[in-house]
Amino acid sequence: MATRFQTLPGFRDFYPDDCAARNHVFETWRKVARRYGFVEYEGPILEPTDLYRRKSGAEIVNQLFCFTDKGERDVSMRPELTPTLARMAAARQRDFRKPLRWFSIGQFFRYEKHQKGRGREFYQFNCDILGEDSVLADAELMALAIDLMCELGFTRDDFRIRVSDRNAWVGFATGKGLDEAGVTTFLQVIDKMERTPEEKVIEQLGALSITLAEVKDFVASGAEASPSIGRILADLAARGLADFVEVDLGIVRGLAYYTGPVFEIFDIGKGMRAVAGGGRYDQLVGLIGGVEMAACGFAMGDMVITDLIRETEGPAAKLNAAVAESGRVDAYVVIADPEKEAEAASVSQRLRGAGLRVIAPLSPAKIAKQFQAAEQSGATYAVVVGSEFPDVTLRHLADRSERVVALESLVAAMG
RNA sequence: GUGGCUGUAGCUCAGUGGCAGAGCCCCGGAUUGUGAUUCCGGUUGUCGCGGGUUCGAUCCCCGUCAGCCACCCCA
Repeated sequence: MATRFQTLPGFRDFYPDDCAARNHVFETWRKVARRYGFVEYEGPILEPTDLYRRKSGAEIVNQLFCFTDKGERDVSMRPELTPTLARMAAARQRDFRKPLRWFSIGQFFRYEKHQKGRGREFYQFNCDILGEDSVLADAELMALAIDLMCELGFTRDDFRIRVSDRNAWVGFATGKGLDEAGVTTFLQVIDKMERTPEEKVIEQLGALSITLAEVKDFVASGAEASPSIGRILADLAARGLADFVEVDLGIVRGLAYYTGPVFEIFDIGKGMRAVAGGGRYDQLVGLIGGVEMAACGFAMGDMVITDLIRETEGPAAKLNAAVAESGRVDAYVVIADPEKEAEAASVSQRLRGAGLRVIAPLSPAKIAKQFQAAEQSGATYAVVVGSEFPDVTLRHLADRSERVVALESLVAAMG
């Protein structure tokens, strides 16, 4: 017996319906990004492992699909796009007017255990503004992210974008006398605070000479804690998007490289992982590419958002409609007389030349079978090619009405 | 890396210490220029894999692999 092959753990097959669903998400990402004047770019799927070490530290290697290539190079399947973007932007920064508005849709790989909303291979939408200091760039990205969700069919009842500001916390921590290392430790405590037992949090904060009450008071101060958040809220309100936003200083995002406002999108009521996340990272382009460049961006993966779409009525209906449309055909050519095979072929090509989607049988079959196949293909029309040629019979499959039309007027008759 | 649950037909799943099951799907057929429904017929399984207990294991035990879920982590 032949060995049965399976996908590797955490990897996925996309059968046509899954692929159509994926493309629906991709097309929405692309459409909304274009609406904001963003242009699409792409980088290599394989990069030197050092690129990721530089950004994230040596431990990152545990989470990478990495190997030594035949030229003895230490390489990795990309786990994210930001380092590549930083490299690209720095390398040719003089070629582009600032700010850059770039987006990308690509496949990424992380050597992790597969679970809901997370695999070893996934697609991610990345959207970044580079070379712009203004906090309005952060707000622009948040607006774009909200629009993405709305375009997918979500409403204000389905999700929130939670906004925070790392600088507010840095200010808080330095105000308490912490040094740089202390601030980093402190931010990690805040990041995990929600899912850490309270005694443990008190203990961890105590080690930094900070009380839980002080932290809670600060979180409660909300937008007042950060002028940037205030401007972002005002801007989003002006865009009519205020209902989608809430300030949540508990959002810190674990990564050390964020330098300003940060945000995440969460569903309401389903308790899934964050759907999207991002923030400002003004030091990273310099770190990677040696060119100082302000930057902010966010990413959205395909797995959580697709789960959420399928579990939410409106977006699910939209997705299903897109899937149905992707598989729809306009006509099925029925070859009623085997002698008319050549004529049927010319009819098919004529229709395709007019931009219609057409299927014709590839091997002889009884008429009944052909109509059954036509029905199952979801075709709107059956075009019967037989003894009446060069006229053909045009049958509307749904209402079963039919009429004989001349070849020349066939396309018009199908309009 | 840690823990819990699961593993039987292509899919969804029943089932029993003693011959392996249903529904769906798929394929073929029901007087050869028209489809739903219906009717008839058909294909498929080393019961995830390896070992142990037993006269006998798909069932009980151990291991292993895979999947799902949670933790860790989450760029």
